[in-house]
Amino acid sequence: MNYYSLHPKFYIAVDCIIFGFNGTGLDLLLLKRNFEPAKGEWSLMGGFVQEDEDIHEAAVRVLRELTGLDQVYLEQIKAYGEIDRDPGERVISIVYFALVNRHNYDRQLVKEHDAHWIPLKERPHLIFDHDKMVEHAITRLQLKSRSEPIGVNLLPPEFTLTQLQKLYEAINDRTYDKRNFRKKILEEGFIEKTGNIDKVNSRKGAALYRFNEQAYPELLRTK
Amino acid sequence: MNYYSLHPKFYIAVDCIIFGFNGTGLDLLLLKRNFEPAKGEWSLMGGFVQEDEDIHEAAVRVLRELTGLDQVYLEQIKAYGEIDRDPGERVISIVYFALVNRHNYDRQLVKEHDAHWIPLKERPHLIFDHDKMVEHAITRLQLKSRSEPIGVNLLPPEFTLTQLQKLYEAINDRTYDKRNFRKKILEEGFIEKTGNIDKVNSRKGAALYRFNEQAYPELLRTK
DNA sequence: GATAATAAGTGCAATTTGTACACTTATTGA
DNA sequence: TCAATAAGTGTACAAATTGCACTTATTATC
Repeated sequence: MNYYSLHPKFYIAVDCIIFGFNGTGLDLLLLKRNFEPAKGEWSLMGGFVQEDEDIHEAAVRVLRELTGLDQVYLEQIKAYGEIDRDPGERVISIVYFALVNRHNYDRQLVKEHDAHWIPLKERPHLIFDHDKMVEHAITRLQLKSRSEPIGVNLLPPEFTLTQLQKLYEAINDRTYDKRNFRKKILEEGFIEKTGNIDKVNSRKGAALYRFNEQAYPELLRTK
Repeated sequence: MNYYSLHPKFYIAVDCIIFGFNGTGLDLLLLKRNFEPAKGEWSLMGGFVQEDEDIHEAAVRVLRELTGLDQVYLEQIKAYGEIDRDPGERVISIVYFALVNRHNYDRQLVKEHDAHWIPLKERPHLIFDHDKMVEHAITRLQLKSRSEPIGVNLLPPEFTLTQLQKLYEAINDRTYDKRNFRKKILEEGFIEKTGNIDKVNSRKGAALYRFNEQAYPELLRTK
């Protein structure tokens, strides 16, 4: 019997809000719960923290279990700890958001989990307090997009300025003027031309850019 | 045996970063731990979440136990969950910051806990990962001060513009031009003159202001 | 009661940043 | 060769931010 053992213990979940970009809008990777409570309803991907895991590691594992991806941008939002938030048991959930490239995840794993990419704007009602979590995540993502380069985790390695603009428009749910957007982004200096030309989306062809990792090595790190 | 019981449970602490304003700089309310591990070292005020408590309620309780205050601004920062962050046991800590008026807390309670107001800039090294928590809280407070009125919880009910400016300077660790500061704050419209004059700090006397609660009722709520 | 000391209070000009806006260009498919 | 498409580019105006210095009201002191 020590100081700690006077106190109760709790199940700790991590729930992941997984954002992807489909070229026009943001998607969420959501799944249909295949267990009680709330079986059959839509929810975020989650899992329980284990004894030998850092909570961030748990979030990485949960994300890997669903997508097969290892090097994903993951950032903690906050902990949700209302007593009855999970009707099955008292569970405190620590929520992360992930930025995932829609092109190279493991489709088989996603299928096995009965998970689906769903446009953010058409998302169904989610179980428990997951709707609140998603709203919080959107706000955080918007804030983030105003203060630091975003997109390296959501776009392919090479992308056009039009794609980048569409991403910012999707995140902030507004349009930007093309000339002003380009001026601002290029002045900031975190992307550079690759020299390659994208001919898929236009007849004229568009210059392809990449994120400048020397200037912003921290962009890629999961933290 | 159900779905949940396959998983481990954890002690959950809440740790509170308690900011006060001494007229010139920010202070932290810190205490000397009177139990092992790390007995005698400086730490944040903390406590364990109980079965019948929301985590936010737990933070409110912990703060009340130390300061006697009930209506305090409290905002969650994030959860810290490294495996060995507490050398005694695996404890996941959910961190809150509080904004407290230095004038009306319960001095007796604070004394009993061997807690002390210490200028932020002269703070000692804290136990475990508490230094990291404090740094994170300062960043959050700075961000907050740029996007919304701050100070209602840190200043007396009536205050001068000079006091408010000193508070912003303390939070953001820089100086502001007096004329520009006043223009900006008054344009924002969240404070109003009370009609009273403060004669304590100057011979000429300075107009006293209050936060306009009709316009910003949410300022006072703990959330 | 004149004077010195103190903090309060006030305005304008220059710079920087953000916003609004429309045409030309290169290429391909018809 | 012509029509259609998306890429790419500059300038003027408005708004926000920054830098800067003197006057005023009052009290304590001589």
